[in-house]
Amino acid sequence: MSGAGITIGALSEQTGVNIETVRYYERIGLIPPAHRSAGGRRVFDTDDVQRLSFVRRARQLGFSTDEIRSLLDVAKGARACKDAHALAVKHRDAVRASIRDLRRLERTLTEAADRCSKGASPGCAIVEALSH
Amino acid sequence: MSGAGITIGALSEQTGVNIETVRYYERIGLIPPAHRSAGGRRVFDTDDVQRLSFVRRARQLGFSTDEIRSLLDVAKGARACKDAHALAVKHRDAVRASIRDLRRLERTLTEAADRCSKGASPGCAIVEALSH
DNA sequence: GCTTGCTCCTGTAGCCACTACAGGAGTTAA
DNA sequence: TTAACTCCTGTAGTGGCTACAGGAGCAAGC
Repeated sequence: MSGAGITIGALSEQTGVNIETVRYYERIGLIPPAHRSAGGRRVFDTDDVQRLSFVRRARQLGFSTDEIRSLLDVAKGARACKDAHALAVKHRDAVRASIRDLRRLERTLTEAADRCSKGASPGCAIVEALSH
Repeated sequence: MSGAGITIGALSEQTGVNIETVRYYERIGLIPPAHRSAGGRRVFDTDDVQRLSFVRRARQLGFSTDEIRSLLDVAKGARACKDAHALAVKHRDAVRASIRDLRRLERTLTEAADRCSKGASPGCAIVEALSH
């Protein structure tokens, strides 16, 4: 038997989530406490694989663990889809803001680096830029 | 007297760096240990204002504290401008990579949110996207 | 049955760059 | 003198992991 007895190592391989991270997610309640074998080891099933994959993809999209908790609630029907939509839009707006900030940063860094590489100014152009 | 005796509070206001952060920077050696008054309080001067402003601008550009240490070395001539240039370019490339990642993220989030708001699918489009 | 080597367990501490206290002491204006 | 304010040190918390230490379960080979 035990057709669906998945060890934490196998779960980690299947989902791409680090073993320590799996235990961490359990500790903070992002995934439910795993069932245990007679020897006290965690035993997972395919549902656990699904859920952990969900969590991983959400993390890759940059959602915080708290946000993922809400998304999981939506997934299991305990919360309205509207909430997931609001989260996604809010997060997307934050991402857009980050992109704007980083673009400005990139310009500033490029300008400083270009002036420096041209060796025009007497001091260091990057240090100059930071000293104002 | 004490024409240049700046308290930590005044320094914080002039540079926009939090008081606790100033003490933190001193603790990790990003700024040198401040001089002390008879009563044991930190006393800063205009050089300290300059240096802390430098640190702040570098942080705003996303340099790590270790990188800022190197930039400060360049600023005081203990290290070549070439090193600052290398740091700036390396950091700019990291920023560019971040922007690329965030753009992809933004597309994914927008797509999921748009499908959701249209209310076309039976379940939640965002949850669907995360469940694959 | 025993050993070897692998995986797993718990608990704790570290990472980065701060931020937020608690509990006490110096300083300044009324 | 007193009240209000600023500052001091030391410690702990944040998020999202990651990395041990020191021990125990478990499978395969001899």
